[in-house]
Amino acid sequence: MSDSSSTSRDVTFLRLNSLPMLLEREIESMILDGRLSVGGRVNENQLAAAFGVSRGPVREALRSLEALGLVELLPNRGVFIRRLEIEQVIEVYGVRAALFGYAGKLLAQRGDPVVLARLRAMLDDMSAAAARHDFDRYYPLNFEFHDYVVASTGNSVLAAQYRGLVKQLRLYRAGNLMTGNTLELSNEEHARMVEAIAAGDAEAAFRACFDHVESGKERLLARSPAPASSAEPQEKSA
Amino acid sequence: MSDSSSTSRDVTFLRLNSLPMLLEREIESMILDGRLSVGGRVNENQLAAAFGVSRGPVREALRSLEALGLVELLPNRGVFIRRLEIEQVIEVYGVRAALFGYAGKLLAQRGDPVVLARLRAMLDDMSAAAARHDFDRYYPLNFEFHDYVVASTGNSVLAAQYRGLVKQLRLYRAGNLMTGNTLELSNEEHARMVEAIAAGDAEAAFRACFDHVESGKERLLARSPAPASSAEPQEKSA
DNA sequence: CGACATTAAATTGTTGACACTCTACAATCC
DNA sequence: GGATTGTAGAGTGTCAACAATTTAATGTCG
Repeated sequence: MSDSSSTSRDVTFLRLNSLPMLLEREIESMILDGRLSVGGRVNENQLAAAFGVSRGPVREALRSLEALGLVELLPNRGVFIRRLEIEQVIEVYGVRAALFGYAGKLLAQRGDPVVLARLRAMLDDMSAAAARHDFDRYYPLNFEFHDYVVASTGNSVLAAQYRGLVKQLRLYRAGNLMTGNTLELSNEEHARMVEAIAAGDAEAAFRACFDHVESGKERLLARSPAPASSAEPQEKSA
Repeated sequence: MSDSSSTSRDVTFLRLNSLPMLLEREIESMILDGRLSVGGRVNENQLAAAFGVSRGPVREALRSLEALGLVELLPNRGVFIRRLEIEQVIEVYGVRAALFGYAGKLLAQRGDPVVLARLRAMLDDMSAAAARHDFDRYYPLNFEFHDYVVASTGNSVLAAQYRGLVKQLRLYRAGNLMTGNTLELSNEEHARMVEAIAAGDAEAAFRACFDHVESGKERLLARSPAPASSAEPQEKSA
């Protein structure tokens, strides 16, 4: 069998992409992009028709997304895009802080100069964007910075858990945006993190990383309404 | 409306138990009990026949279990009970330590006397079992103790993540057992944890809880073979 | 005898159809 | 008129059959 043919490419493609997996990723991005509105209901028939497949694979994809905490399955009622209430956001932020702090600790203990150089480069980019109050540039850099911290620890479980939590946080009404000088404040915390990691001070790195996420939570809470007590997912249409 | 009828119970039962959810829980316990051997392959037809249902609901249940990290789905090849290699066990232990440390920190900060009393009671029970070297009694108490720590923080996300990791750890050949005086050593660490929580010392509580899990990892590594480099799931039959 | 191609069996992937449940609207009764 | 009951529609739950792929077995050639 000649493996250099286009068939080989298709095979490797299919090895990582079964139909339900593809649908899972596509629906996930539809949720994260806001194309499926939070709290709204998902229609299996519609979704299947839109992708040109039957309902079976769609249902499997939705089961995966349920386990990831992105949708909610109510028997005989349907699938709802999960809505995070402020109380749950607080819980997620706490766990995220614990994981991020652990990541900082690991990096400080390892002291990999390559990782450190990369972190400093990213920090410089963010500083430049922060100085210009260029939020549109800062935001993706900030995201990339955090993701690199957890990814470069080499602990794939840690990275996976962290990423899952970040995804869930987007289910809280889209207003996770920074305003005013929070941009600079945030970046000063980044600097402290990198500093502690560079110094190989595991304790300080943990605290800097942990506190950074906690500060983010505080900034979010500061401009959020008081915690309500409603918890039921609501039936509003997409 | 009178909700006290027996119908009401059935309704609430069905609200939380669709067929795929029931299957998911059943298959999960089959895995954790060892009735489905780690590394083995799962046959959809067999499983569906055993439960007297069709393959659809079974496949949905397996998708959920994949997201929980209990099985592995290889397109066109089948479903395999996930096998954890020692490297992954180490990673999971690390994350578990971070979460457990965070739980201890939260409990110390809260300082709930009811929780504290419960912890002390459990600690006493474990001490008694440890003194008698009664492992069969100690093991479930130990499990319950840890679970209560994360559950009583009130952070449901934290508890869910922690429990997921504990489940995954059972996918490493069943030898998570304690031997010799590790029982007493372990319980001394429990005492330190409770002490720090009682003192309201968040820092010390974090360290005690974190170190306790790390110690568990060390105890496990001490009697494990050297890390191999094979990672592929193997095809062994159930 | 071993390696390779071929064929058959077993298993997964996907579909369309049917049964059941829930929701919304209309008709009926008090 | 308001509440209740009945009924049609929409949508989910489950299944059995068919298609596609992989795996095992068989036969063939060097």
